[in-house]
Amino acid sequence: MPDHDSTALLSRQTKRRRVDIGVKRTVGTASAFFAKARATFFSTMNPQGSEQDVEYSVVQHADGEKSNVLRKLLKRANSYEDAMMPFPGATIISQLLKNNMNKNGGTEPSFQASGLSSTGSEVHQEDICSNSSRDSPPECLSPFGRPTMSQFDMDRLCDEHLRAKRARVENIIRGMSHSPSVALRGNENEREMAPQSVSPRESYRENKRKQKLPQQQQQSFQQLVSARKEQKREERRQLKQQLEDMQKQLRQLQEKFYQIYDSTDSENDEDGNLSEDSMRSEILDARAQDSVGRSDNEMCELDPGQFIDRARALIREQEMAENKPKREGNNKERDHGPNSLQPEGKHLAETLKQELNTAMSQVVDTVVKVFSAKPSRQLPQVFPPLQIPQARFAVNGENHNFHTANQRLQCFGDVIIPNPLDTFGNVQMPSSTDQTEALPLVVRKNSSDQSASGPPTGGHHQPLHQSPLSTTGFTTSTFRHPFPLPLMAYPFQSPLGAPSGSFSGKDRTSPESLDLTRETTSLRTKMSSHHLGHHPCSPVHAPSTAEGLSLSLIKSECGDLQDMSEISPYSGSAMQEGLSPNHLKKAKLMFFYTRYPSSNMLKTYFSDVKFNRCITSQLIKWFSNFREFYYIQMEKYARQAINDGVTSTEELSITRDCELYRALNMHYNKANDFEQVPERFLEVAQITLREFFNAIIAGKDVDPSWKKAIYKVICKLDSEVPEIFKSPNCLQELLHE
DNA sequence: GTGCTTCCTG
DNA sequence: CAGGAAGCAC
Repeated sequence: MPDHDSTALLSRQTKRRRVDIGVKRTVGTASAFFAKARATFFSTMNPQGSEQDVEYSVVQHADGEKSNVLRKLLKRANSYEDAMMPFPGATIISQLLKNNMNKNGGTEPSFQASGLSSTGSEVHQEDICSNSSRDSPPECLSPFGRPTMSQFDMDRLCDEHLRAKRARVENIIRGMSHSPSVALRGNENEREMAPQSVSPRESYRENKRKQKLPQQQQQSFQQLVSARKEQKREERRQLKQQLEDMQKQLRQLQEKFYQIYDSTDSENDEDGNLSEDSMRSEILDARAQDSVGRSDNEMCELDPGQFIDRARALIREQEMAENKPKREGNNKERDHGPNSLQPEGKHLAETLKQELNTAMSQVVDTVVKVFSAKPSRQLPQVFPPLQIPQARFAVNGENHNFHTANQRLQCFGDVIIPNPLDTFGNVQMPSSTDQTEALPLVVRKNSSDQSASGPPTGGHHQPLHQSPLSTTGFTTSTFRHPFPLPLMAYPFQSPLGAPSGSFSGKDRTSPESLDLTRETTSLRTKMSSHHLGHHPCSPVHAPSTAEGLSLSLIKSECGDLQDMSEISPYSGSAMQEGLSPNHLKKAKLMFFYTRYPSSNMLKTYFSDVKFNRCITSQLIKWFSNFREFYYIQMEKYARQAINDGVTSTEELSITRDCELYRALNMHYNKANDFEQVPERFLEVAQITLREFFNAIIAGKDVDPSWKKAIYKVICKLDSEVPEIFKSPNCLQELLHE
């Protein structure tokens, strides 16, 4: 036995000493990482804007000349949108809120009151009708008022009111015609129209007359009318909001698109001395003029389909341009000046792609939902200006490019797309809502929230039909597990006895074996890879074989009350309740990039998993195990090198064909089907190896906590995990490329 | 207490 | 790979 191998034994014999001191991943490590990434992204998107500015709205940094440029660029959009532009300080959300409040606090209450009283409110109603021309100008001036729409609204509402009023008057006259004084009253009625002043007697009569009216009839009639109007108004308001939001999203996309377009342009032809802003302004100006100069059919904005196509083409170009330098330079060069744009650019491109997909799919989904829910609504009559965008979206709703877009929603990571639709409870986003909610950590940066708030989904929409075997994560299976799936987070590990009855797998040939873990896990791996390959989107079939086994092996301590409370009978979201072998595979691949992922990071990257305490610790445990293996290998090879007579760290290098690397790759990338093991990993491994080597050479290994210093070094060497790992389907994309 | 980490064991 | 123990930080 070589001398250095004895230390392990020694350390086992001696009292265990803690070496995790100082290695602890403070929250800052991870959060700083994310903050950096965010900052990187945002600074790319908006060089002079603050992070917050961009975070909430891409549109709203339209201050100064930029806003003018943007306005020009987007003035093809509907006019009322422009009215919202001059408020750079306000976010979209707040604008919408204000808008809503304005409407609610402004005209609405008076309308609502109309059905309640027959006297005062009637006067009020009349005021509104007759004064509509007086009222509308301030509303036109109001930045939130959307003058065009308000004018339309008011006109139409006045129409309705006038009709109602006429009917009411007719009703009154009809009612009075039965009274003996009908002629006199009629004359008085005519005289009232005259501009002469109304005498107290007449006003008294009018009052009296009103009181004489059959109140019930009038009230019910009024209530009916006003209720229907209320309803219509509400629907109109909702639709208006939806349309606004969609247009806003589109505008955001356009803006980002032009930024990218712009940056690629300037990368190509500017020499760097020009002011970027002036360049941008000119380009945007020219572009705006260009688009304005086009035919009206080229219209208000790019057709969404074209828009996406052009964006994709640009992104492809950009990626191709980036790929060459990216070969030799790794992300390590992020810190160095000239190359610093490349990883950011890639990041940007990735994010933009995802954003485009998601935002467009949201828009399409919303419109489709609106139209399918209210197929008979005659929207065009109500909102002529908005008819065109809607029709275009509806057409593009057939675009198959968007089918997978929702699946990518979770890839957003640290990019927060304000979803104005979520601001209004009455508008529910289809399917994507759940996924958005499933990403609370993106929004809530307070790490303490994660445990307290636990289920960010608020305990609803927990899918019971998702199996850990399902790697697509977004199947639409109608199958429901008979047992709560959180308990399957620890499948096969608890020898609670033989599977009960029908759940005993047929191919379980050795039930006496208590160590089911490896066997079944590998079995599940095979199964899921089979699913992966052939039925990527098919629902998980019957809980047979290994999966069925897992149902019977319940880890009771995971089913504590808190976790159980998260279980909801509702299905429909795409969150998995357990970690699948593919998650393990993904985690191993992620280890090539990060050795010390924070739990928040894990939640971000395993966004298709519904996290609870068990899941989190399991994932953390995985990485702990990975590290353990990693460090063991390092120590082993360091000692081996020392025994082999290596005296200088210079002789220690790690290449892709060295033994150590092969061992590591075999562990984390068993099938070797991930061909993009980053160069950075080799560097980190080499650093680690040399650290171990030096420490052993220096005799530090006599100290039981000698590894602590090494851990401290290595934990700082994590690199950014590619965005693609955030995708629940990243394995397909990574391994089949 | 809880979360995270390492160490040890199976 | 997971369970458990132990230590540390918050």
